[in-house]
This record gives sequence, structure tokens and C-alpha cells, in this order.
Amino acid sequence: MSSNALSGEIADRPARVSGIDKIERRRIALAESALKTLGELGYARTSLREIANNSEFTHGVVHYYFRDKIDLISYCVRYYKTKCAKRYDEVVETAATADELGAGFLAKMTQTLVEETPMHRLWYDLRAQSMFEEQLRPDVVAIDQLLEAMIWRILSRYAELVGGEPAVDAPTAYALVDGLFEQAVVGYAADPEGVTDRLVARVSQVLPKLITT
Amino acid sequence: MSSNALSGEIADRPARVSGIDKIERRRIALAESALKTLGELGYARTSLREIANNSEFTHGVVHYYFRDKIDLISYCVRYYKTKCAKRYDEVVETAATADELGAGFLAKMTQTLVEETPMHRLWYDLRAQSMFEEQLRPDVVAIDQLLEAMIWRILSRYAELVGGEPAVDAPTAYALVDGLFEQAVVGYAADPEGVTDRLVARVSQVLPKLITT
DNA sequence: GACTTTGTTTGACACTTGTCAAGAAATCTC
DNA sequence: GAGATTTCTTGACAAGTGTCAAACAAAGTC
Repeated sequence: MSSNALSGEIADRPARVSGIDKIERRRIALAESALKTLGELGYARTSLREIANNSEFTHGVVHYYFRDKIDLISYCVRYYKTKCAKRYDEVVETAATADELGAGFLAKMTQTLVEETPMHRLWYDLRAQSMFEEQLRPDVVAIDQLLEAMIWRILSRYAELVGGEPAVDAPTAYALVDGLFEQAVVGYAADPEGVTDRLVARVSQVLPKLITT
Repeated sequence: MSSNALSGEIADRPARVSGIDKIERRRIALAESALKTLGELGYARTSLREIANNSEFTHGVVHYYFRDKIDLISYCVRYYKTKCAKRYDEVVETAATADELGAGFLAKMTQTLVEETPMHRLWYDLRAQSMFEEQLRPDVVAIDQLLEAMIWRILSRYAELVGGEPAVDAPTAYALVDGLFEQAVVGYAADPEGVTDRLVARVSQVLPKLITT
């Protein structure tokens, strides 16, 4: 029962501050290791034991820090979320021209596609799973909103630099760009050859059409 | 071993034509039942026993007609494929004006979203799974191409009726429309309220931008 | 009607899964 | 350093999985 009290939202009165810090550190280490395995195998094929095996911990530890599987996955997703949505912020802030913004965006986009393929695969997997597993939905919705806001920042800044207005609203813009990106992720899993080039070509073809000058 | 010979591509010399017909009929019946369960539970959570339980057959029969689980799923996907890509053909052929085509397309699109939600959920699930399960890839690629061609038929006919040219190539157009549709499918699973209306608004907002007049 | 082929049921197998609990080890507290 | 608390290991459990094979039923063949 003590494990239960610890594993949910931190509602307990912890004895020492350094204690809950250590717990949080362990959870993060577990989550990072779990994310590696999840990205490799996907949600369905990843068991708690597999996660433990690919880490420096035993499978009992996993259950000591997380109530159950969903709790772990959910934690992983929330942890992942904090990293992924700030990817383009620097580009948006530093770019002085529309072309510079477009180029920077595309560069970062292909970079993350190549360097963090497993994470993107996992994300699309989890989003699909959320249609069947209700408990995943809140986290998926939150990330989707984060990504939508991110795309919107890029598009509206792009419009600003080009001296126009976005021609579509935020959800539409996100769905369009996400469609292109998911196509690239799926294609990259099957055969990486030329995928990034095609993605760049398509996005830069579409982006101007989403602006009214 | 006889089951093995039968379950792959039909490479055997069948004794009687009526025999292989009956086999094919059983396989189709199994596939239809399996698709119902798969659409409800998703790929990961669907076991052969669950499929058998939700059908009039026992779990042994499943294995009699299909070599293994992947063989069954693969057959289901190919069977599903034959149904889904012709959905809009009638609209394309009969529509006399661009508006009529657009309206017909949107109507069919929302109709299939609502009436065949489980199938669409399954499709996006399977496409995500194909990133992890290599054996699923050929079928997924085939369906993706079919859908891409379908969207392309609509878009080029639309351009023709409006007296212009498609402004993007087929894969791009497919990715864009698919992004909007997937967003609707995921959103529909979470909360159906107003999803179709938003989908219609977004698609009809985007479609004209994909044409140069 | 006996015999062979085809189809189906049933029960079993080896294995993996999430979950848990009892106890060992490490850490902290005084 | 003794005692209490936290952390971790280990082994077990019940349930569920894909797969298969042997017994049984049905249908077709001569």
C-alpha cells in the first residue's frame, strides 16, 4: 500500500525533500529507459519486464515506482511531452526573414525525424492506441494541443514575416503538417531513402498556400 | 501441413473448384468477424480466441484456415482494402460540377467516418503497427497507395471541373487530406460531438487551395 | 455401406504477461 | 552501532497468449 501511495500523483506528505527528489529522479531514469524500449518495440509489444531488462533495474523496481503499466506509460508520455514541443522555438525567435524561418523549420524537422525516429513512431502509435485505451486519452490530447500550438506559432510568425495572414486556423494547419510528417515517419520506417528530401519538398510546397498575402 | 499449403497464396492444385470456394467463403466469414473484433479492440488487444468467441466458430477453426495470427490479420486487411477504396468512385463519376463533387465527397467522407468508425480506427492502428511489425508493411503500403490514388482521382477531377490544375502531387494531397481525416477519427473516438462539422469545414477550406486556376 | 477426405472440437503445451508479497540489502536516524 | 525506514531482489501467482495435435463429426467417393 505504501507503493500505491507513492506512485500516483504526489499526494503524500513526504518525510524529506531530498527523498521525493530521489524518487522523482528514479522515476525519470525509469521513464527514459522505458521510452527507449517503447520507441523500439511499440506500445503493444513492450512489457514491463522488457523495460526492466533494458535498464539497470529489475522488474520489481518498476512496480515499486509505478502503480501499474498505464501509470508508467502515462508518466513516460508526460515526460516526453516536455521535451518535444519546444523544438522549434529557437528557430521561431531567431529567424529574421520568412525564408530563414522556413529553412530553419525544415532543417529541424528533418533532423528530429532522423535522430528521434523511435520517439515519433511511438507517438503515432500511442495516439492510435488512445482510440482504444481510454486512459491514454488525456495525455494524448494534451500533447496534441501542445504540438498544435507549436505549429501555430511557426505559421503565424511566418505569415508575419511575409506580411500576410494565416489562411487556415490552428487545428487545420496542425492536421495538414502532421499529415505530411506522419507520412514521412511511416515511410521512414519502411525505407529511409529519400524520405527527408520528399518531406522538405512537400512541406515547402504547402506552407505558402496556408498564407494569404 | 495441409493447412499450411492452403493458407498461403493459393499455390496448390485444388481437388475441386467448389472446395476452394467454400474455403474462401469460410475465410471471408472469419475475416469479417475478425474485423469486427479488431475494430472494437484494436490490433494489440485482439487475440485469436477473442475473435473466435465473437464468431460462430471455435478457436481451432481459426488456426485451420489461417497459418497464424499475422496471416489472419493480413488477410483481413487485404479483404478490407477491396471495400474501402471505391467509396468515392460513384461521386467522382456522377458529379457534374465542382461544387457537386465537393459536396458529394464531403458527404461520403463524414458518412464513412460515422458509420465505419471502428474500421478507420483499425486502419490507423494497423498503419502505426506496421512501423514495428515488418510483416504488416506490404499490406499497409498497398492500401496507402490505393487511398492515395483515390484522393488523386477526386482532386484531379475537381481541378478539371473547376478548370484548373492540381497544385500539389498525389502523395502530398493524400497526406494533407489524410491528416485532416485522421484528426477527425481520433477526435471522434474521444468525443464525437461536432467532429464531422469541423471536418467538413476544414476540408472545404483546404481543397480549393490545392488547385491552381 | 465401407473408406477417404475434409472440417471441427477440444484440450493441452509452452510461454509471456501484469501484479504482488516476502524477505534481503541499503540507507537513514538517533 | 542499534533500530527503523526505504529501496530493491527474487520468486511466485493467476490469467491469457499463440500454437498445435489427437479425437471426433461430416461430407464426399467408389
